[in-house]
Amino acid sequence: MTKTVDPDPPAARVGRPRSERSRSEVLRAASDLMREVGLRAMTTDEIAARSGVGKATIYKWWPNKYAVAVEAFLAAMDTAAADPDTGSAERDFRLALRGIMQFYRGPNGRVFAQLIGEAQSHPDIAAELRHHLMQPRREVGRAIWDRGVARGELRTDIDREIAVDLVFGPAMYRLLATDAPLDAETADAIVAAAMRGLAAV
Amino acid sequence: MTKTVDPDPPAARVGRPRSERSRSEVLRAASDLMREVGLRAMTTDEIAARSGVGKATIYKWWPNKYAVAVEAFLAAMDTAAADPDTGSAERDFRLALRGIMQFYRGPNGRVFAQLIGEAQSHPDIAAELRHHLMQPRREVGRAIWDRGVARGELRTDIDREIAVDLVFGPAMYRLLATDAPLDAETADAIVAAAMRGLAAV
Amino acid sequence: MTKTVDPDPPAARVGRPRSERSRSEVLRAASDLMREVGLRAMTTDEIAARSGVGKATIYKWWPNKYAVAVEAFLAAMDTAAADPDTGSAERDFRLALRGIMQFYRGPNGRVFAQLIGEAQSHPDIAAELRHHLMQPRREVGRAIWDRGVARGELRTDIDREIAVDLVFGPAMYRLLATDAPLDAETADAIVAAAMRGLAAV
Amino acid sequence: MTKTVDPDPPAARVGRPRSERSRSEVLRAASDLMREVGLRAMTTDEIAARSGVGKATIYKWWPNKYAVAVEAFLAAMDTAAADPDTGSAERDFRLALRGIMQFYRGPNGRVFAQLIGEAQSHPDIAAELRHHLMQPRREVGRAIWDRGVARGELRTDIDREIAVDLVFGPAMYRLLATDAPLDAETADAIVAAAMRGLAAV
DNA sequence: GAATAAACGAGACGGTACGTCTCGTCTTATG
DNA sequence: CATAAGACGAGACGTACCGTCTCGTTTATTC
Repeated sequence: MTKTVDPDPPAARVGRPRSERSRSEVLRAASDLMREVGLRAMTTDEIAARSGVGKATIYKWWPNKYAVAVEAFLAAMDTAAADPDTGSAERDFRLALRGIMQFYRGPNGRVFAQLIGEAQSHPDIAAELRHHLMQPRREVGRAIWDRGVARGELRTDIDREIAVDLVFGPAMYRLLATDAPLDAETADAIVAAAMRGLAAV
Repeated sequence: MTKTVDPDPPAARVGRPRSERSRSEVLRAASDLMREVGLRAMTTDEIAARSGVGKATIYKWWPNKYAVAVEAFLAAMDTAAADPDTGSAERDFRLALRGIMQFYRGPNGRVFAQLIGEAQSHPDIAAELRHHLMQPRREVGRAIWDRGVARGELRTDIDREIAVDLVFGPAMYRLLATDAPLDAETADAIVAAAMRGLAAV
Repeated sequence: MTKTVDPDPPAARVGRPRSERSRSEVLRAASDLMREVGLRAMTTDEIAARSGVGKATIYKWWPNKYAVAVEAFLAAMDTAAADPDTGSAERDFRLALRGIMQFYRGPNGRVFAQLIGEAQSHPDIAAELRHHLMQPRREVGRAIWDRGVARGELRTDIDREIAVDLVFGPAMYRLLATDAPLDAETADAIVAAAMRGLAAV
Repeated sequence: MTKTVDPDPPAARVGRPRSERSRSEVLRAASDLMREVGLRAMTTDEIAARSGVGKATIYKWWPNKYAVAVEAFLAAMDTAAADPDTGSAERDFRLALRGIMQFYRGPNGRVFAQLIGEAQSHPDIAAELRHHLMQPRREVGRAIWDRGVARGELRTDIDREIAVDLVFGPAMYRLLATDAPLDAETADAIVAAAMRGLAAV
């Protein structure tokens, strides 16, 4: 099977084509609104009003405002998580976690937290976030882990997923459930503790 | 001054006193509804209908349905987090994390996740949860840590809060942002990894 | 006949007697409120608050706020309609209608109109008003009529009730359904027209 | 310029046009409800439920249920008051008043009374009723009067408005403030008395 | 260049939950 | 025992947002 039809590109569909301008205006308006009033307070009517796009058009291309929000959020941020690859797993983890903390701390951090929050009641949002946000991040973590194991820097008797959870979990815990700081020093301290362990000797 | 402050007890307030029955019925109805239809789909009208309490009475004592939900949730669960205190910090952490994972896995787990989710848009809910749920849990973690340090089982160069984050953070990360399992084996593996660290030797 | 049984006075009923102060305070508060905010906007709670009387006490002695309003209204106004009896039916009617118009025009006029309005949906209010307000007024009209007939000033082939309607009806018509003036000149014009008739010669 | 101003007709307004079906269903439902349960007991929710129209739509086009009621009432009745014009003012008045009495007596009579009643607390309802109900009726009365004067049947020293009040006032007085009958004989008696006057000779 | 087709903006629509308000009843402690 | 204070159940109110629909218009491909 050599990759079949591919429905869109040469399709040259009849009728008026989808307006790219509308799409981008909707996403921009949603992105702004999320930051200004928050995810919950943002209304579809306001997105429509700000973007100059009809409400029906929004509902034609997105199932609800949360889908718009997720797409707007992903488009607005640099979705590709950078993989440091400095030659040291500890240094890589440090840089990766610092990046995450910085992101959480920034203007998109609260929006992200609200999206994760909304996802607890909307399985489709949850799936979308997991696929486009969490997975890429974890993938970087896994790559760091694998390289460290290959270099003999890391234990081999620990499940890779557990290891990634240990490094990335505390940051989200702090973001969503505490008001503890999310700064670079904290990132470094978490990575240091995770690497060397809590037990004495 | 013999008479201690204590403004209320002998107050013998004038007028009809608040109905304890109404309060408990509201909380019970809310608790049931959260489990049955979820936090978002639960409506104030339905709480009123099920509890036989007037809607105005609900709004008199709680500002909105989320405040009811938080109180109902706290009342419904054994809010006092048990402190194992087995004489070993690792064993204590293991038991504590197993307890948390079991709670997350159970019927209240999803409700809790939805509450944390809602808290991202409602600062007052967030404060309530932090004060009545997160803090007691962390307090147990801190006690375990302090005892372990006193016994010489744990490192002394690690910030206590970081240590608690390392043990409890991954569980919440899994609950809210992944669909990874939340079983006892995972709890044990997380504690083991946290104690011994990720770095080789 | 020296004033008969009258069940209460010597009864020396057991328990705390009804507070006359409460009764009058309720009526005073209701009377004020009706004039200030209107009959519909007046609430039982506000009557209670202003009068310093418990709401339950109000409902103990009156079935609802409209009953309070009727009683307050009757108490506040000089309920006894004066019978002029000048020796001339036309002059009597003129004076009576002038009095009615003046009353309609005054601060109690709008309250009265609102009571009549409310009575359209509350048969008990209607009955109360008819008995204590309309009937005494009509009685004066009937007396004027009878004296005029006896004096030979008035036709004998007209039903007395019709005659009274003809003199008093236009005023209420103006009060309730038009914004035509309610002054003494109008009163005189109505009586003059009613007396002499509309037909030429 | 041949094409006269006429701003609306070819307007071809943008957006979905107002649903005529919704409007008429609301009015029909309100009309039914007023007759069935009365004006006060009729609720906006019930109008919405019966008409299959959203509550928000009702509030979009009418400020409250009374505005709906007035419009429904006017639409349901033959708003154009017929002008008899028989060639005799007395006969014209008789027919007109008979018609009014019949209307008051009928199923719409009580609704009308309740509307007038409500108007005592709602100036906008009052204005609406005056403009669309009272004025047309009075206009007929004025026309009858003018024709009678032209034909020399009626006095010329009586104010036209006073004359109309004299004929139409008693009927409303009876409807709203007494329980006296509203039949054709009464109508005839009133007109007869008004025409010939109350005074002897 | 006319016909066809789809997407578009505007905005009205049915539905539903919200939080507020008033009614008339009740449950206390007080006089 | 009547009272004042005030909490209560019931239920209507008017608002807000959701997601759908119905217009007339615009922008493309197809004949």
